Amino acid sequence: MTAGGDQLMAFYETLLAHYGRQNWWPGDSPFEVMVGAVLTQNTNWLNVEKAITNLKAADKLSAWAIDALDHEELAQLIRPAGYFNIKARRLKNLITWLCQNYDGSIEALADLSVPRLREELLSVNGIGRETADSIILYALEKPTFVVDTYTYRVLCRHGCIDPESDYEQTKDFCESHLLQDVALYNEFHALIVQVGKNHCKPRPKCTDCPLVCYEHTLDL
DNA sequence: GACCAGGCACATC
DNA sequence: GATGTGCATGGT
Repeated sequence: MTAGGDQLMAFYETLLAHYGRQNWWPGDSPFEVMVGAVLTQNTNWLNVEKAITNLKAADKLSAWAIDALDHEELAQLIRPAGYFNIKARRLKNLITWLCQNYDGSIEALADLSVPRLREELLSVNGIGRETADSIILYALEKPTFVVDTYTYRVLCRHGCIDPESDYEQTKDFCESHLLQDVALYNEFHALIVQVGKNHCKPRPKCTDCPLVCYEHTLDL
């Protein structure tokens, strides 16, 4: 275990002691978690909940029900989550993939390996790395570390990762310094989001400032 | 009224 | 390959 690894576990212990268990991901079923993963892209979770409530109220929170909806109907139901046109398309792409390849059953994905799942999910237009990893970890409960803006920002500001690190490098750093454990990955990501929301706000770039602060020149 | 939120794909250089 | 931009609602 390297110093970086020790530091990472120390962060985890500190955050867990301070915030307690986060009980992620909020959702009544793996399918709901998967839908939420798409709807929460660059969006406050409160708005996602409204959209999910709409889907439930309309009795459309299932693969085949969403598959049967046309674009306009789906877009209106998920409207509160923002970006509703593009998210309706992305959700449709994901559901179509699930229906065509796995009979609309998220349970059918359980037998696939994490690398295979990742590869397949990433092949769906609209499913990027974070969304794919969120689905694998939180809906399918398989070990893959979810990296998001907060993860990058928090680890960057604490000098754990190079500011030039991309998604995969950040993910590799976390996974290589932590035991491969679904519960740990689950809780850690949720805790990072919590501390990020409260203490790691984005900072503006100030490239023209004569007192150039390196951190401020980065889009953290 | 400005800023931000649990990203992603695509156009352009 | 890096950088910029569109997508949109709702809370603070």
